[in-house]
Parts: sequence; C-alpha cells; structure tokens
Amino acid sequence: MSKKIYVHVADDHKIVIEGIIAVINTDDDIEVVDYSLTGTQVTKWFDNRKNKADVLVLDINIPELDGFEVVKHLRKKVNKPKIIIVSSYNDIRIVEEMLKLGCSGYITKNNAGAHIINAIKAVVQGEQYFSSDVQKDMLQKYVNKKEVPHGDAPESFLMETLTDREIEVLRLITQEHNTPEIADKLNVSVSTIETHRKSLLKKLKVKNAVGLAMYAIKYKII
Amino acid sequence: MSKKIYVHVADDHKIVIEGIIAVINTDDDIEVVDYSLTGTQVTKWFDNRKNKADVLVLDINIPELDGFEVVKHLRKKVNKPKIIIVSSYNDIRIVEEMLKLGCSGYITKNNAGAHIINAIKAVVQGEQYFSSDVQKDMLQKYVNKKEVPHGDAPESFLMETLTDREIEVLRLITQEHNTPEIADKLNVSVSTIETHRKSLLKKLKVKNAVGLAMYAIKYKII
DNA sequence: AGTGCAATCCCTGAAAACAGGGATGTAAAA
DNA sequence: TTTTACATCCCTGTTTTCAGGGATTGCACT
Repeated sequence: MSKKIYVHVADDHKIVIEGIIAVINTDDDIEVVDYSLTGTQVTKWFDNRKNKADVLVLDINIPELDGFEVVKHLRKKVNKPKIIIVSSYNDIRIVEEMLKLGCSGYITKNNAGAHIINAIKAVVQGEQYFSSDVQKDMLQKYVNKKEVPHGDAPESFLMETLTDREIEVLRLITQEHNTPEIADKLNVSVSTIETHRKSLLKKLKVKNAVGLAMYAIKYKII
Repeated sequence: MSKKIYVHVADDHKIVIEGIIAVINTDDDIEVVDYSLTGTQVTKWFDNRKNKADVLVLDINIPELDGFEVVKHLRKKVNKPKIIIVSSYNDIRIVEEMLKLGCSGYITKNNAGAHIINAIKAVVQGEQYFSSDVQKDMLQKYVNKKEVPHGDAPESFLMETLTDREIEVLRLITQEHNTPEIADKLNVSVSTIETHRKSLLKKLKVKNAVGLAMYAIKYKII
C-alpha cells in the first residue's frame, strides 16, 4: 500500500537505540536503516549521498555535536530528513527552539515507545507530532501567553548565543576553576575572564557561578 | 536444560526498558516478568510476596527512591534478587559503593545490550559481572592503588554522610541562593550557614560552590 | 557520667566574585 | 565604509566566599 519509511536513529546509549528499533520493528511500514551514537556520525552519514533516510529520530544529548548542532547542519541539505527529537526531559523552551530550527516532532523518552510509530507516520505526511506531555506544556504556555512582557524580544533565552570564548570559560567554571586559574589556562589576563563571567551572568540571567553551572548542565553546554 | 531465569527491569525511561526487554527476548532462558519506572514501584513489587524475580536490572537514576535506596531496601529481604546496575555513566566510586551494598553486577548503558544477557546468566550462578569499560576502570584503580594515602580511612566519599541541614543548605545553594539568603530562609545566622558550607566543601572534597552544585547534580542530592 | 555528633554562633583575614563603568584592536558584515 | 560583534584589558568599589580557628547547647548512645 504505502511506500516503506526509512529511519535513522541517533542516541548515545545503544540500549535506547535497541529499544526504539524493537518498537519500530512491530510496524511493517517502517524500517530502521542505520543508527549513530554521536552527532558527527549522524552528519557524516547524511553527508554521504549514498545514505538516505526519510526520518531522523534524534536525541539532543549526544556527544561531539549535540542535537542542536546536528539539526543546524542538516537543515541546509537538499534531501533533508524529517527530524523527530527524542529528549530525556521536556523543557518547553527547547521544544520551541527545535521547532524554530525546523524539526517536525518532539517526544519525551518517558513514553517514546507509545508515540514513536505515530510520530514517524505523521511527520512523513508533513504533519507535526508531539507526545502528550509536550502537548500539555505547549498548551499551558499558550494559555499563559498574556504574561509575555513586550513584543519586541520574542526569542527564547536559548537563542542567547554564547561566543566560543564564553563557552570555554563556562566549561572551566563547571570544572571548579576560579578566575585566576582560568586566566592562566587561557593565557589571558584576569580582567578578561572577569569580563566573560559578567557577560555570561547577564546573558543567561543567573545570579552567580552556581547558576552558570546549573545552566551548563541543563542545556548540555558541557 | 537449565531452569528459566526471571528478571525485573527498573528504569525511568520506558524506551530503555523496551530496549532491555528486546535484547533479553533473544534468549530463551531468560524472561522479563515485570518492570518498574520508579524506585518505590520496585520496592513495593518485591515487598509483595506474590512477586519474585531472580534478577533485578536496576538504573541508578530513577525517581522517588534512587538506585542506592532501592538496593539498601532490598538487601534486607530474605528472598532478595541478584542486582545488576545499569548506569548512564561510569564512576568507579559508584561501582565500589554498589558492590559494598551487595550488588552483583555493573554495566554501563553504552554497551548494555552486548552485556546484559551474559551478566544475568553470570549473577544467577553467583558470579559477579562487569561490562568491559567498568572492568577497565577497576583495573586502572587497582594499578594506582599505591597512591592511597593511609590505611585507616578506606571508605569512599560517597559514604560521607551529609546531615539533614547540610543537604538543605546544599539544595538552596544549587538554587542560586547566597549565604545571607539561605540564612534568612532557614531563620538562622549567616555564621551558621557559613559553617555548613565549610563542612560541605570539606566532606565533598570540592573547591567552591560550583563544585557543590556539580556534586549535588551528579549524585542526585537535589 | 562521659563521649560523640548535630546544629548553632562568633572572630579574623585573605581571596574571589560581582557590579558598573570605560577602552582598544580586529575582523566580519551591512 | 561604517557598523557590529568579539576578545582583550583596566579601574573603583562592594559583597560574598573561603580558610582557620574557637565555642555552646542539646540530644543520643554507652
């Protein structure tokens, strides 16, 4: 009846991939053609013009290139796959971010099994698909939309792009280094690192170094 | 030939459970009888004397009661199952801790699929089983054993028990509160919180508040 | 009755973090 | 070409953290 759907799965944990494959194999219309354990594996796979898949099932938290980077890379391509994000947790700001980047679906790992097949079938039809818990949060956000302060800065703070240097400093902060140590490691003056710290505090809207560390962990900067 | 082995699987992500089941189903000697998504589900299941399983495959990071609590609960029981830990990451100190608590195996999620069946068969025979990456780390640790400073304090820092108050302070630190704010919230003097902070730094062997936050996240204090 | 531990409070002094400016060179983009 | 963004550096001053002591109360266990 319908043409077979080919899927590529990317997750850093093999066991999760095996779970997804096991679920997908229960449906005869869909076939997992290959999988990747890192972000660079994904991009390389799709860069090779011999390889194609209709749908990419992608975990955000994967090594080397994270989910955001992979999506940014793939969206430039001509034969780009539909992308379904499978995430451990469910932060509405990340969902929004991924939608902006052109993803077609977002489901959480909690109930990925129940949703993955429907999600794949939906996105190849050009529809968008979200798991029930994500839908709930989106609705909640929509209802509370009146609380948005003013209309000129609609971008999520995830759009707050950190510079390479800032990310480097942030990484060293999470490794318990203080300003003099970071300055030494990067061969710049203490003043410079202090400036970077101040930018980070401002951009990420946190109060102190602990806030920076928590942010870095939550959004997988490190 | 050999009697069938019954297994209970616990992980907060359904898709991981599905992956483990898919792998285990390839072997006729083993059967997954049930699964749990939270720590309390696991303990309640085993508390019910109708339910029994030879092996528990357990993720450390599960809600309500974490892996440590589950193991502590189960080891008091008479018909206790062999426990195989399946962990996202591979910290040798956690492995040691789990071994002390009486677990029989430890494998990482990276290559759980390749090891899970062998691990289950090994532990029901009374053996211990570790995945290759864990083995590597254990060997490394053993080789470097000479670096242990003195023989009177062999306990891992995970045994370093934090008091209730210290955990409370630690939690507030991870919420970006500074000392005056914490003192105010807990209705004690700033000096008191400073004392707690110093104890935390010492006990957890970290350099600063960021180190405390990273510890809290890593070991799920918060 | 004595020991140990948890929780509370205080002191001093040094180091680091934070707030808020300003300033410069350079490279890329408009 | 002008503007913008990035990375670098400096100054002033305040607040917070950290290091190192010491001390008291109360409670639980032996």
